[in-house]
Amino acid sequence: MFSILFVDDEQAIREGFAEYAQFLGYEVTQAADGMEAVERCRKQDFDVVILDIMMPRMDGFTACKEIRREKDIPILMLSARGEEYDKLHGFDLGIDDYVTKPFSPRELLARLNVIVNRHKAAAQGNAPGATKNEVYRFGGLVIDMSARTVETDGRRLEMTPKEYELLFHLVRNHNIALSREKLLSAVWGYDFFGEDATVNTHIKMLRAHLGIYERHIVTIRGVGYRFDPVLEEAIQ
Amino acid sequence: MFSILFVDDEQAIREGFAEYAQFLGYEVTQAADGMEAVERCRKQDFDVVILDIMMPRMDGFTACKEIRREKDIPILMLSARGEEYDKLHGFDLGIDDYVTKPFSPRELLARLNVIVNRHKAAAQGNAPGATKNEVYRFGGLVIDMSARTVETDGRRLEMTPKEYELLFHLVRNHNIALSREKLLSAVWGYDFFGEDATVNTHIKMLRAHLGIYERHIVTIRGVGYRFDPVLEEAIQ
DNA sequence: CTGCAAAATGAAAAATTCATAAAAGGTTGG
DNA sequence: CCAACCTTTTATGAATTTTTCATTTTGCAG
Repeated sequence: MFSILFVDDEQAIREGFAEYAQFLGYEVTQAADGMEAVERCRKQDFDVVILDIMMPRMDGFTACKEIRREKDIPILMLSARGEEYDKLHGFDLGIDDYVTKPFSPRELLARLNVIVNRHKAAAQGNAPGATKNEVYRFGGLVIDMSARTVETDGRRLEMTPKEYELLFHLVRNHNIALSREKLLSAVWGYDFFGEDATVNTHIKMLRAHLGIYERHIVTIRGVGYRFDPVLEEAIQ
Repeated sequence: MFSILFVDDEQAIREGFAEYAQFLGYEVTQAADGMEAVERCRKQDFDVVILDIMMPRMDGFTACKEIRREKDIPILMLSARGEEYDKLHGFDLGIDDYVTKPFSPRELLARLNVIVNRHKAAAQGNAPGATKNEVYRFGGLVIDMSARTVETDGRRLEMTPKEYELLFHLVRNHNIALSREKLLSAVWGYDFFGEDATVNTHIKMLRAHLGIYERHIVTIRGVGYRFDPVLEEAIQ
């Protein structure tokens, strides 16, 4: 059991989660915006902080930076859509985990347990640092998720946020066929009701950027796309 | 697309949501109170149930408990703003999410998508988001359902969507004879009104692709087809 | 062995899918 | 406020896939 600071501007969400977590024996403190969160953190040591991104007065990113400047507390971000998730990586705030809304209280608690324990272990000097270095190499194609860079044969590629996110998601799930629908909800967010054709267009631009490495992105007719680490030609 | 049971005593709210969701292709059934909801659930399998809390005859919590006792369906609760959230110990009843009134149909649908997909993933024993790696091997024939690839002796086969689906369904039900009718409704969908001969043609093309491994697909005269993991010749 | 029904085959017509191009809508930073 | 850029939608055509159907072949019962 540990203490949690839950920061969200929607009272209903705070109450709902607090009720559930308290019932299970966790100690939950609430705050309605980033400003209040920072103040509460100054007064008390929590084991973990849950920060919503969109909040009045002070947003989650700023609050995260502020809290981190003063204390070493694991932080979990709540984000509603892919675009915000996208920013999480861009800011390099060293957040420990994120959960997209709507979340199941059960799942959120499970993740909290993981990051709190990890943090405690790290404090004892046992475990490695918080930010995992996610680098993939496929021949001359190097994809560094944490640095948020993509290189082809040593040349840095300039890509748009959506293209990065799309590529990252394909690469994280390499060798798995992803439907356009799945890609939309994973990269664009659960509440995006756009056309499947949107994916087509972004895939097209992504391929254009990747040059000869575009062949890693395989079209699966009737379904969507898949990232193949190994090129077909190389096999035969 | 999935089927939704929307339970609320206010007809205007039901109609409003139903119209919006149906326009987008969702199948929406309505019920005016908890009692009716429970009855409808007994008659039909819905993919998700939306329950208002305050209703005549039987309130949302009781209905939730009742439905949950009989079936494993994800449930989303509706609560009016200002209504007691401590009542939302509903999480103990295992509700999957809740939304406060007034809600945006768009957001509600987005959340429904999340909990329905989460539930389906859980039913398949997968972690949410993660895709189970379903790989079958029959000698030199390797079928990877998650990558959506088929290999014969290390060589990847190019197949059409229907051929993949047909093969996957036969393999998932290996050793079981499947009638053309069953194959049609499983692979083509329950609402497909085509000829049985359609199956013949696709089986033919599938066999052509499989080469020597075509012998895994056995014709059962007067019935349909069956996938045999072990070849007859190998036994004798 | 024969006849019949079922299944396989081949091929053409119909339907769908996806890449491409281009336009329209939004955002952001100066 | 404008301009540049990013995102999304829409339109189109080529290529592929699916379906249907006529014909041939096969398997089986009598």
